[in-house]
Amino acid sequence: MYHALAHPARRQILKLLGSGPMSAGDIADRFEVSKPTMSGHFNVLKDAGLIQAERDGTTIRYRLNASVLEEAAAAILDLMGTGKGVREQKGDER
Amino acid sequence: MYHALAHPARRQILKLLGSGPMSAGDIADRFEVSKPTMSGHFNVLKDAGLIQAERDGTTIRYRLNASVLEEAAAAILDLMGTGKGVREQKGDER
DNA sequence: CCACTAATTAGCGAACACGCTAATTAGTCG
DNA sequence: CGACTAATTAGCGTGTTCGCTAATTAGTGG
Repeated sequence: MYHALAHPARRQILKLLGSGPMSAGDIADRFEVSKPTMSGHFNVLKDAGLIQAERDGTTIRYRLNASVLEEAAAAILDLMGTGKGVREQKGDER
Repeated sequence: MYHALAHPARRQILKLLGSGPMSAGDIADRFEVSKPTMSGHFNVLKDAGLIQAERDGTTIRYRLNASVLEEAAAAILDLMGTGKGVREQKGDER
């Protein structure tokens, strides 16, 4: 999943989907790369569980999976907490 | 920087450094891979700004850069719309 | 059924990531 | 200085990523 976030285009896709679901074509139109390339990015994000697809007629709509992104952020925060004080709780005050 | 987090060994290094600074050798001893390989991981983390090195005699001590990790987590949260006050993801009440 | 659009899969080349061993730099101490 | 330890850089093989074009699947409508 970290790998999925490691590409600027994929992060941009997630950001677009943050405003709401969007079709594959509409997303692809906002990027310079070809559609097959974008489709590959969609697959990476889908495999990582960051987005989900739903078919609507001929188009496919992608939707953001916010909970997985939350987990990612929590995991990163967890990297710095272990050891100094055992901070396993979710309610982290910083 | 996302790339730096995309390797398990590197995340493990960050976790170790979360308990406090540690020498390159001591860190390397906890992994199965060779020391040059570990040195490569250190470089990736250093280039990403996630750790900093300080020489102490013949050994080199690495220290975690917690602020950069915080930025990373914040950036991920920002991908879902946290940055602007867009809620709608979980029925968040103002 | 055939044409058309939306999106994906297939296949390919260039570039990069990751691990190794061997050689090199940096510093300590007899 | 010379030997020793700590750590890095150099060089190489292998596998993966990323982009492309071409071909294929899925669905709509004449």
